[in-house]
Amino acid sequence: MKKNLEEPKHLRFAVLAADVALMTVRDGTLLIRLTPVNRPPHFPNMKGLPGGLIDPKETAEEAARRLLREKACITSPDIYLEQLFTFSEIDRDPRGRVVSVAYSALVPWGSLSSEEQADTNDSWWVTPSSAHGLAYDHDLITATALARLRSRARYTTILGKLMPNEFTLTELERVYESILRTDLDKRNFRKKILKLGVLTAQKRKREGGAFRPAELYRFTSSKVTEIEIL
Amino acid sequence: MKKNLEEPKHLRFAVLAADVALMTVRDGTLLIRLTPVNRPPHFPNMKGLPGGLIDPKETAEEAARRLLREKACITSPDIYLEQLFTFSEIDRDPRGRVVSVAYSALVPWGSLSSEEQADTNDSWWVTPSSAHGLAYDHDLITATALARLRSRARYTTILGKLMPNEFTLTELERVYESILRTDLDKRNFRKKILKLGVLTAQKRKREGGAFRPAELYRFTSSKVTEIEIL
DNA sequence: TAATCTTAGTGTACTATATACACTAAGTAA
DNA sequence: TTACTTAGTGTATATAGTACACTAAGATTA
Repeated sequence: MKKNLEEPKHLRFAVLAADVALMTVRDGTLLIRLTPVNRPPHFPNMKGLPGGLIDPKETAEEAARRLLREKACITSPDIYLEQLFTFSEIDRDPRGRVVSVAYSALVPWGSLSSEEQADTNDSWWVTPSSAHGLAYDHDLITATALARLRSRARYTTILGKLMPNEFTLTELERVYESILRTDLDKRNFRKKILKLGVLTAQKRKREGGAFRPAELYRFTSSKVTEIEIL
Repeated sequence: MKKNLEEPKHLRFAVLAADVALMTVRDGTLLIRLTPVNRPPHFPNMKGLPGGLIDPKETAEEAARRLLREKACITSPDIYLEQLFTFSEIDRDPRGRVVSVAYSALVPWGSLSSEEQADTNDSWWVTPSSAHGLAYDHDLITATALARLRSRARYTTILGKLMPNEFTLTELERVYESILRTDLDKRNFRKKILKLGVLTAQKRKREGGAFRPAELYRFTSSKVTEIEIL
């Protein structure tokens, strides 16, 4: 029943890659970061997720963080990363056997520098509906990341990772509405989210608005917890 | 900002492995399948999850299925597999860089052959509390698989994958109770699970019992769906 | 400074779901 | 036929979800 494991090792290796679906929300709109992919003959002048090969001396997550820096021009060090899925289809890269460990990454728009917010030739933000026709299997990775985000939004506090340190309840509600693609009742949303006990009210109020200032809140814990939200 | 990708490919590879946490429930007790690991000097005469290297011509999932056959003596072809996590710690295998794609696998005890149910020197069943001190990072993989199973039991129909084709409501309740480690109210459990509409009553009843026969049910769909259960 | 503009913030009545709880029904075995 | 064991059911109460509309607060401008 047991098979001899001492087959030639050179037959048993793979090139390992990491790909990252970096997402943020700007003005209630979900955005994904894309970069150019130019790999003729299969992927000439195309777009894709920031990704690349994993180095022998780094973990997959370390590679994902490095690739966010190198490919997505994201220099902020504390991006929230979650391992998504490992894609190992034999032909997913036509140039050879490349297995990709995919990550989703979430960052509050407001905590990005102006360089990180900017669209350049090296990387830019698009809405998910514009993120089709990507190189490799990046359409699939994108769809997986979106589905996972929407699923986890229902029973975890993951959307806190899309919020700045301090935010108003209306801002939080807008993010939930944009991810879940639904309209929420303002009063019921507030009752529910406050009853969960995951938010702490701040002393300060949102300044600079043209109208009545709103109370500011923050997530009490930086951990994503499994409380049912919606 | 972009880095040259044309670094020597020979610097960028890893050996890819797959490991499987195969779980079942026998008499209301969760069991995990272990196999011997004998890899001196680091892992002499130890135990571990069924696992091994991925071949160049197979996906990670195909490797997981093959390894269930070769290492865990599981010949049933339709074992439910779910990709769990990819472990890429640099030193997780002291012999070299081995990245492991871990899977959890669920199988109903009753659908196993007597050979698959049996404990042999090649593979055997243990309770999770006995599955400590495993080789490599298999303690971590085991803990991850258990946590994921318990989490998913709360908001999906995944425990259907631990049930035989036909089962009684009491049998289903026992499985929920053993996974969630809690006592459930018989009437409330029945109301809830029946209202979900995921079960279909069968004409037949459980035969051979010494007492009143129970109605048999089956899961209407073979898909694991995201309905909140408990 | 009063009027206007815009977003912030709140409560209640109703419906649906969750929970706690105990007896009768059906078959087997002696 | 009696005893045994598991199957199967209902109701009252508490909790949570839902639908819905007005007042409050500050900034702007006429």
